Amino acid sequence: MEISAQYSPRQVEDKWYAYWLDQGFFSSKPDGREPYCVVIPPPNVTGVLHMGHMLNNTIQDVLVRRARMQGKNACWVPGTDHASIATEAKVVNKLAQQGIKKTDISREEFLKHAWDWTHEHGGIILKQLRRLGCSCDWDRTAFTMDETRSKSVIRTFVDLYNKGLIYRGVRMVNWDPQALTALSDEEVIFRDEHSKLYYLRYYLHNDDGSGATGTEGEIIHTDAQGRRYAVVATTRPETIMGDTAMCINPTDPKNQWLRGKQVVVPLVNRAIPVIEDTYVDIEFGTGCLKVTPAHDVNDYMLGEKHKLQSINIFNDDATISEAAGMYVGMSREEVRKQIVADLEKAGLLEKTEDYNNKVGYSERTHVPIEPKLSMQWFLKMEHLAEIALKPVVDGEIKFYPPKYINLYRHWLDNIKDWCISRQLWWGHQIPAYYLPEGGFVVAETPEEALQQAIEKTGNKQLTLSDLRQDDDVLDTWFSSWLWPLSLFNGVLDPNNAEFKYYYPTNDLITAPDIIFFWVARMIMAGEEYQHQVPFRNVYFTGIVRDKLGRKMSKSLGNSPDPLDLIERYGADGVRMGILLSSPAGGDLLFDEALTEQGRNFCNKIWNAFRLVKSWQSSNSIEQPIAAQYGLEWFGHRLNRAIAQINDDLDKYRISEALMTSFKLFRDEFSAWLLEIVKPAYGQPIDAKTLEQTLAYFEQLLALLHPFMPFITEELWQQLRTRQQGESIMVSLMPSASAHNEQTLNEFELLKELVAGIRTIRQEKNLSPKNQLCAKVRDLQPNNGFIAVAAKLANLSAMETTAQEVQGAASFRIGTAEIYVPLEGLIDTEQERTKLQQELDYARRFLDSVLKKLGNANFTNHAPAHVVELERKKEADARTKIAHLEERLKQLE
RNA sequence: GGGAGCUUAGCUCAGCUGGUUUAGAGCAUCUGCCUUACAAGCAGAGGGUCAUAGGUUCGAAUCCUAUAGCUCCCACCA
Repeated sequence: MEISAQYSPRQVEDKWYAYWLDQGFFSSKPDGREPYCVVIPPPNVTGVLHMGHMLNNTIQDVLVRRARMQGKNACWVPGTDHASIATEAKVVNKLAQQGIKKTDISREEFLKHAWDWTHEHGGIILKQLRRLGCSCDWDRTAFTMDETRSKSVIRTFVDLYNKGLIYRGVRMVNWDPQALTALSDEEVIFRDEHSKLYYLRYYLHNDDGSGATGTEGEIIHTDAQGRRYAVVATTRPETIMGDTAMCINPTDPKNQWLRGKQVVVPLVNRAIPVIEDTYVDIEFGTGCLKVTPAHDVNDYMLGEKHKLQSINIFNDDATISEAAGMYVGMSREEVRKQIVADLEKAGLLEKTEDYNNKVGYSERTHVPIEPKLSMQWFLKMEHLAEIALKPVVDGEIKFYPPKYINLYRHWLDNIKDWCISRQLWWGHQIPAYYLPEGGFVVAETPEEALQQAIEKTGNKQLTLSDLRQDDDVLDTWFSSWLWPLSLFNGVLDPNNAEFKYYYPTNDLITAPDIIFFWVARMIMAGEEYQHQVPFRNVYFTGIVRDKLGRKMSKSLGNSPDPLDLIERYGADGVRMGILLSSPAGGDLLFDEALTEQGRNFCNKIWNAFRLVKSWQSSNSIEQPIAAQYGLEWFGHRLNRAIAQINDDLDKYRISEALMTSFKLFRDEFSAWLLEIVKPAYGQPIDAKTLEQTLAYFEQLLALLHPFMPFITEELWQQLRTRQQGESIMVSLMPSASAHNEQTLNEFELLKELVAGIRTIRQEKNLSPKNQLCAKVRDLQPNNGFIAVAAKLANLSAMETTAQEVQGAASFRIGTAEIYVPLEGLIDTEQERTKLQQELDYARRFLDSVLKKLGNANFTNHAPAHVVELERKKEADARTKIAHLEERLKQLE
């Protein structure tokens, strides 16, 4: 049957993925083999595949497939994350489209909608991962809100509470006015913003003229009527309704006259005290700071210290509240504009300056966060940070690249308590139950809570309906941090066999932007509950950018659709494209051209297969000496490459490993070996050569399989007769045996020789069909060498010569000189120029070597082998120069 | 404001504890080729004072110092 000249991935991919599933090759059960376990960074349950996932999961699949082929019991556990805030936002939007407000329905109704949404859109991303070829154990698919994971979360919460690590309290937190929930510090992203610094007039209250001492350095502002005022610089004039003090630095000479005074908040006309605190930076602005304890973290701190009143001028959605007394109901942004205009009109705006500052935005909803005082649950981090630092610093967990160790340490050293409560419904509801008479109990179930409540209050009449469970849910990461533990049910049943077998897992592949959110916290949980790391190695991928280095984003429209790419280039092509553009740890500048390269490589493999498959085997032909020589060489070459690939993969240098495999197949196997063993057109091939070639092909496919699972399976299946149930993915990866450098070096010479003759053909415009003759000097080619050269360069003969050959084109390889007699075709002038150039180069080279050798410091200090090497360079250069000079003389 | 990292060919990057013929790869470019597996291909070629300035050393892309530029992370100066 005719095989197409082009590889068509689609049917091949579907066929083999189904086969793998059917054969249960992805599934893993504990057995006597060494386990190799990876847990997927769970994507958002309702998310769709983007380029970041493609990169991340391709790398995981490469590692997992390789481990499996090394005979390990490989287990890659997939799953999804309930993504509390993101999913809730999506459900709220969807309801809004139906005219339903979240506030109009009950929690139960809302959760029903959310589950419907999850079931409808959930898991799409996992299906997409199958298209990519991911060899996950799908039977183990987990969800951060399924029963086991939920119970694990609740049990952990209760345990930490009982250990005194979880507490509840009123704190200044990051408030997301869009999602209407508190956020952790990690969920706030600071962005540079070009804004303005507004200088406002705060008039002295009941100015009786006292205090103006006229001390040196004092700066007293007075208006046209002689009224004195202080000037306060602020970026947020809309918060003046919440001002409850003005603060100066007691050591600030400029503002001594304000000590003990009261000032009037502009527009608001409320008198506030001037307080003193060294916190205020004398150099900044005017040295006068307005204090709004309800809306700024620092002001809150000042407010606590100086026992100031706190006025919350914002509603939860960041519109102005009744408490502000003015502008009620307006948004933050509107008020800013309005109040600036009003201040200006009232003559209370001294001046405005351009100013760059950082504004915190919600990572999820992208709206500016508002510091807000509220009652929240917190997890104490001091102890957890301590236990999480050690394994990374000690190298029990290795980071790739290692620069992240510093980052990790720095974060843990400066860690603050983790705000774990969210004012959302979609998530794990906090297992705290409030008692009718105040206070609360924390328990895994309502029944246990009731029991505790009765014990605590002594009131035996209490019933379940008297208890009110906390409305809040837990931060999504409070479930993710248990992932490696909870996937094998290690939280609820830490002694179960699976958990004991698979935990700790081996490699974690993740993006660096969640090192704190996730990686650090998993280490904490692992150490706290198992006194054991959750994984041994963490590989941080880069961020996927476009080829111009811009982040991929919806608004830029520069992010390709992964499934569309797979459709156009095949899964293997896309995998290769992604891996090639992904140096370890660096950002990935994705260029579709590399995906094209991947597709082209698939085609290359495909066609190599077509060639080999077309050969008719014959037992009656003797193995040609060229084939024998070529096959022997390739064996060494292959072994060296295997060693290289293994080394690269062991160091997580995945793109290098792929590049080595790529070059091995294309350059060494296809361009050299296949050309050497290829029989003449229509002629059969000797059985021995064919068998050995097939064996090499098979090994190459195995090496490539982790990177390109589909095409390698397809060809592996066709290469030889296979039994049902066999697969390359469960075959053994070839291991490296020793290779002989001598053989490899000799072959490199051969390559140069062949290339040199090809170049001469090109220069002289000689058809490859014309046979040439080569004479070699200072080279002792063996029969195999000669046979291969004759075949690939189409030589009638290769003879050794002790001297100069006239009327020949020539080139040099090392000290050897090769002549191709071309009577009448030699352009003497051109030849002379070329030789002269080579000679100049060689002389310059010799000079540099001689300079080195002439330096007594060098010969005395450098190690013997280095000096020896220089002497060899010298000798070689001299030989070469002698040859060139001789040759030039001949041409004269 | 603090910390980390980067700067090598047009682009993206290797170059490990300083010495392997005066720096390598892939892509891109250029030149030949529709040569009987592959034009999604083959055979070749060009292209770099290793950011800059000093220093250490017999010897520096590699180690040290400074400068410039870029990137990332952290941080409560309004």
